[in-house]
Amino acid sequence: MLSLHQLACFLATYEHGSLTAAAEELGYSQPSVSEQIRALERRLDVQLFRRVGRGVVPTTAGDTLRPYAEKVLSTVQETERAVAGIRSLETGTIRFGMFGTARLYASAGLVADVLARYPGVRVELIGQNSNDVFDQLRRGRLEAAMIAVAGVDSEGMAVTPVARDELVYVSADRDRLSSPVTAHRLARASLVMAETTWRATDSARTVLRRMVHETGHNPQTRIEVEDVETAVELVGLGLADSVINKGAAEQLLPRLAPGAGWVSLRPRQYDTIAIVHRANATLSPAARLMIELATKRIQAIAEPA
Amino acid sequence: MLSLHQLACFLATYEHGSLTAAAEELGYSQPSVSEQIRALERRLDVQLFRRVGRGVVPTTAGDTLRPYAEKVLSTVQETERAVAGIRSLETGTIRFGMFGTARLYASAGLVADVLARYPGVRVELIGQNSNDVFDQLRRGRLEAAMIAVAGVDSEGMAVTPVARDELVYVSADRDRLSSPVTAHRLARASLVMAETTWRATDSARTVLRRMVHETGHNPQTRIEVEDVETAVELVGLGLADSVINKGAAEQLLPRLAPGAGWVSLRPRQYDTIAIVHRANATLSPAARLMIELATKRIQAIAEPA
DNA sequence: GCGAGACATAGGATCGACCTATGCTTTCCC
DNA sequence: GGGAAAGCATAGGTCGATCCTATGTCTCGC
Repeated sequence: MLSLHQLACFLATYEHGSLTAAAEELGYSQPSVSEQIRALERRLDVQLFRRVGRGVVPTTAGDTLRPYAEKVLSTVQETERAVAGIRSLETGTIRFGMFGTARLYASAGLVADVLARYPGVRVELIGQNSNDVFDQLRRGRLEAAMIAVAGVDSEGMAVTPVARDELVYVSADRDRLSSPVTAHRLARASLVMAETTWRATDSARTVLRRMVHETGHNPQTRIEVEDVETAVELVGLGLADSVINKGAAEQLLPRLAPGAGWVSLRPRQYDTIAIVHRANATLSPAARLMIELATKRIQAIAEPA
Repeated sequence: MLSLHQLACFLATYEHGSLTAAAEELGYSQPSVSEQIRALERRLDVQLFRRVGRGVVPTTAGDTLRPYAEKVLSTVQETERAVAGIRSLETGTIRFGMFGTARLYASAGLVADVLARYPGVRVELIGQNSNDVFDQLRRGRLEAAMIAVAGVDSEGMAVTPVARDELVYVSADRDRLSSPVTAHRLARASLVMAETTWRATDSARTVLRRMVHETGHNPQTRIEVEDVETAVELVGLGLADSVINKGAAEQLLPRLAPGAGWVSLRPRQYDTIAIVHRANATLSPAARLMIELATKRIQAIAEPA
């Protein structure tokens, strides 16, 4: 393989017209540079310099090589600069997983925070659905994420709780909101549940199942939808009630279900919002930055864990 | 110094998402590739891959590096192709020295010959003045040249005669052309001499001096000009006579001095046209090509040496 | 012709690249 | 869950490339 060192020696020699001067510039001995040039000539199977009494003179091949060698070396420098930039977060892409209420609460503001600090970066918030986030975390494609979880043991994942988010009962029927909803009432309710809080995080699901089990019933939902927005709309239409995160209720009810309201459960139930990443992984500066900013954002809205 | 090998290992690993697969593709062992990647990471002070259970996954830094690494390697390939091209004379520049009558006789046709055989090359025929050609030869900037010379010993230069070119007396006065010009008549003539044949090659000068010396006179010229064309024009105007190469006379007289003619000297005198290059130098294919073609051209016009 | 300058060569020391063998972690499958 | 398989990391050793100093050889200038 052709080496960059050889090209550097070649260029120095070309510019000085002398092996000795090139060696001095590069901080090597004259025979070393001589050897590199010869190796390059052997590698390219062409003579680059004519050895003329005092000094060396480039051949036509040398003249031809020069601009290419310069381009290669400048591209290498460009490469190093680009990577140095990413190291200091001046450029490149930061990817962060964010799913569930966390996304609902903090996504836009979080991106704004990052861009305010590092105007050059590109930000990707991954979170189309929870399977996606977990899968990418597991495969290592995603370094860290902030999601709502049930417990703290997630098969090889390190889970760091940062906030808790109350689960509330939402309904278009004001009568049902007059007092906190107990497990008994929950078991008899006609519910629409969104994947967001139901399947995905396992958090709300576990919480609800526990509550309902205590009444001797099995948890059942009347309707299941993908996103919490749809669920809220259905609640607004009076087709069912639902259990969603309090933050989501505050955000979405006025907009999507103006007639509906919410009330706490009894006893109060909480989702856990946590930072998740592979256990025994050292996080990159970008990931640490995102964790710091996302935590701040979330705790400004939800109660700390 | 960052190495191309490291970049190649990086790219193979990136594409396969696996060190083992990359090693297989590159024909190395897995630990070797692993070491190269680690060296690259250390060199750039950034982590390029996350080691995740089965295989490796590029980090943001890895994603950033990839297009740059590709560019570097493709530039290197481009470099190698360019140099390979010059080696087989498909491209690049061929420089060849050519001065005096050789230039006058053969330049355009010689360029045509080269281009017919290698349409991609660029041709430079160096020969503004003789000092230039000799200087560039001596300094090694020019590999070889075809010029008119006096002898065969030119301080470190290898001289290979290829043809001889008669020197003739040119005049606008038909009376002076009725018989060959002897040394006596030459000594008494009013001459215009061009640098081309006078100072430069030392050939015509030596020849003439020898002839004139035999008469007891010193060689003297009435007019000295830079180029042979001007000398011929002056002859055409009847201001002086001249001694130039026969080939030049045949080419230039009809065009520049329609009324003038030429006659041989007595005894006939000859310039030597020769290939000149540094002694003990191995010539490049390009130079050998030029020598071959130029020799053919010259010998088609002048008598072989 | 002789000394200075510059490239080539020779020989030895050092460093890096590569390999094989093996250990450790993760994943997959029963 | 446990064992096999896959994949990366580590260890130790060999070999070649790189680099140095010392010296030879050629060219140039006085």
